[in-house]
Amino acid sequence: MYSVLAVDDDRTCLFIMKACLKKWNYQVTIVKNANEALSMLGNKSFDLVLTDVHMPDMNGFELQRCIIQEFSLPVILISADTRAEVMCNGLKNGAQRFLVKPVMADDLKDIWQFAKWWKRTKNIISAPPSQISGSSQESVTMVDSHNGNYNISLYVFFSLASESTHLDNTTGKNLQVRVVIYLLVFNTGKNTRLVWTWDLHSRFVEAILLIGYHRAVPTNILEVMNVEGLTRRHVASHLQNLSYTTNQMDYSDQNTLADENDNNTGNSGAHGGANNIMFSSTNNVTPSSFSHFWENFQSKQSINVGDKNSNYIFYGNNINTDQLTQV
DNA sequence: ACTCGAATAT
DNA sequence: CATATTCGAG
Repeated sequence: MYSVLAVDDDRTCLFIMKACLKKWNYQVTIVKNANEALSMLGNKSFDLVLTDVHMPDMNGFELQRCIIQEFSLPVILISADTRAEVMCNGLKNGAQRFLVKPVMADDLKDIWQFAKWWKRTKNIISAPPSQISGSSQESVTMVDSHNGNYNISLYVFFSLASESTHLDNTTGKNLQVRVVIYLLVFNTGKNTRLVWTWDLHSRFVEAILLIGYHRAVPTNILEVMNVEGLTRRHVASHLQNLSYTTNQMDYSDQNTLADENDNNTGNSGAHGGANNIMFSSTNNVTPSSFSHFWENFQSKQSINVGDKNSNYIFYGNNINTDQLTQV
């Protein structure tokens, strides 16, 4: 059982958070300000800390720095403040995640993974994250393995990072490497299907942020992503998956709104609804990508995707319409 | 080249 | 059944 410390000066938020965490069997301790948090950390051991960003006695960022440096624990920040600087600042300082209030129970279900990951890697020296346009891809290997009926082709790029060790053939030394799975293709016999791995999706999001929305068309994104084997068509489909123009805020299932003429094929919105990758359960949303999209949503800006100007609205599994209209 | 949405695979 | 990816078309 993972032990979590939750910090928030807002009593209501704190109790909601506690209830949500208990739902997923976390052992929860709650405190209402940063000083209490620090003394609590001093006499009890925790796996993870959830903290609000804005508090009276000390702000969440300072607390975060303290926790990471002195107690070496992973921190998840929580705030209603969705300004990009705020979110990015938290991340830059080492927060594992930035959750936007109101926090839903589902948001907290898998946070144990951060605690687990933290324990595994905190003793390993980590290299700076690879740059999207950088030359961190030092070698490419291809692995074929059989998994049931599937023929899985893995194109694996090694980059200096912190996940596991890899024997370097040329020097005979063990290097610290992270295996980044960019291209994972399932060969089912009838056709091949690309899997949007977390790494590939991250690279996709980073590419869009780097290019800027006005130029974020499939061809450009593909070029910046620079992943061998990825096609323009893959990117186009994923981009389409990312945003869906609709006035129907509650369009959350590609099947439910199938109209009568749809002959029950049940997919009037294959690229919309729950398939929306910004909030999909299979593709993690990076806080920076979230903040950009959120900002655009808030200001009702027009995002130029492709050759059309449309108001893109984001919704999906982990967000409800109350959350969208509240701000 | 782009996007939509039907078709198809998981 | 719900969701994810491909693909034919405009």
